[in-house]
Amino acid sequence: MQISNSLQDYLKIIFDLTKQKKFARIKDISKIKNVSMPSVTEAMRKLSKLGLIEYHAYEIIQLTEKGKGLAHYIFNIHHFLTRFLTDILNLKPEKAESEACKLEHSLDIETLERMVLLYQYLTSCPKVDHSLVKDFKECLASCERKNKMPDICRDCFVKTRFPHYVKQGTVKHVLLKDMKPGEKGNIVMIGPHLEMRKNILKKGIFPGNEIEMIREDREIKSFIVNVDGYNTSVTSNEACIIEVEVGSQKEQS
Amino acid sequence: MQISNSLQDYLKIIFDLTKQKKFARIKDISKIKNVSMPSVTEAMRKLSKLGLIEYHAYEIIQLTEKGKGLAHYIFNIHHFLTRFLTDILNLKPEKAESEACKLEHSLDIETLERMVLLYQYLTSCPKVDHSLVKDFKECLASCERKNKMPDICRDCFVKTRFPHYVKQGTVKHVLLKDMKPGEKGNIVMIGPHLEMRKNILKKGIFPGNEIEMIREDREIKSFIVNVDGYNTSVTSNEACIIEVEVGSQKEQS
DNA sequence: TTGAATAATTAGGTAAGCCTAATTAAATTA
DNA sequence: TAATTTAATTAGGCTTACCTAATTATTCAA
Repeated sequence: MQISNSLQDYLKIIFDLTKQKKFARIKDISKIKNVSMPSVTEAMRKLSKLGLIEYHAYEIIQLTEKGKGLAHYIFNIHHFLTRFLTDILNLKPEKAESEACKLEHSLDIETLERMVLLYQYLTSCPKVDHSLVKDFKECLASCERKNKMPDICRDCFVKTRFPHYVKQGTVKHVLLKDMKPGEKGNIVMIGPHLEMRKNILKKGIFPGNEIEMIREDREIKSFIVNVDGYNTSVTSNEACIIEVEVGSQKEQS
Repeated sequence: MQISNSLQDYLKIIFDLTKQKKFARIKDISKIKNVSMPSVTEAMRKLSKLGLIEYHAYEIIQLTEKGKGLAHYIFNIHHFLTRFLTDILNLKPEKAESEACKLEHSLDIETLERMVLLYQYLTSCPKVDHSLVKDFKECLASCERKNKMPDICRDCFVKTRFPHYVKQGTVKHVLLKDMKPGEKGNIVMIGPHLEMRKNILKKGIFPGNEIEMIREDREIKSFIVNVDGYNTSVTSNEACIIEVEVGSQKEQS
């Protein structure tokens, strides 16, 4: 059954309401979804036509068996995604809730299936070092608290600060700030400092991008760089937490 | 700048086209986005009004500096998400591509930021056992190839098959098939068998859900269970790969 | 049991994002 | 350079999902 995102939301809200109160009313739905009552009425008629709810004008709203099945499915996807976002990515509950709302409509069952496996893998698999997820979450939490690079991650990052740290033969990792004009490479990591990370991402700089150092502009304390064909600037501080993999296979113009 | 998903898509397509051909035409955009040419014309007028592209009737389309910046950002989010979906979740490239398209519009910068950190953590952090992601991917790939539980995961799963495997004092893990009517618990893991996993998820059964065994129906070789208040059925085979955490804190009615 | 308050619906409108059919502009080629 | 083909635009429509203002049901309380 293919129904629009909006109708899915209505169904989910009705499911939630009927669990608590045994029935749903137009007014409550309107309040929760933050739309006007006429909008709800209209949506109810559509859901009723689709055989998902039992609804007649001025009467209370209840799910049909078919509606219950679909709502249950949608609700549980939402529930799982919320768990993933809080348990793995350590988002705050309200934030996770709203992000899950947006995600639940777009994900294919196949992707979802893999996310479930990843979730289980990280939280349950006996092979996975349990400190892994704990460390990762602690890192995120720490970023947030102190708004600077957390101790727990400094170890990881420090390893990349040896400019000649060799990974496999000819590939070396350097910090963006140490790159010479014309030097190119692929971004492998952006340090965990929360605010700086956000700002770097907002400039369209992600791990995996190809980056070329154009020049340093000391006036504005920034580096001018070219990221996948687009010029942008990075502050000197930001350039200290961007790690680039400079390989010998790339020609350095 | 807040623009609609559809306009973001147009911008991304123009960015991509201008990288290859130095300009974009209505016809090409229409073909890529799979919409009619008049729809493209209309969208171009909107983008032009927003100052994101340089466009006059019958002329070629080019991004303004402002448009380039935004397109670059959108494009790189897409690029990163594709990498996450292929490198971590091991989706096929085409699938990852199309899923990234859907995801890129819904994710908040904060969630994205954490996904980037998780990606880096799993692929680069020296603390993370490198075999972890490799194993996880191998597991996924193996599921797909043989469509049965892969050897690499059987070890994990087997541990849960000891019905009295005790985790922390009073909590024990059992398989759904071994639960008695009236017994309740929380789903902690669904075995890796690909097709069965998908079918279980489609029934709205996810890790984290509360599940209660109602009864076994030998006629249809299924178990009737209640998942978070909703009754559904699970085949005997499926019940063999659903692991439930049965705690003493839950009363068993 | 009848008013007042609350809840729900009609009626009529808007915006985004599509569409088809018809027309016009630009490019190509004979 | 005129005819033909290709590309782009107008014009007019549709659907979804909203909205406000006005009206009608229902419920509650005096």
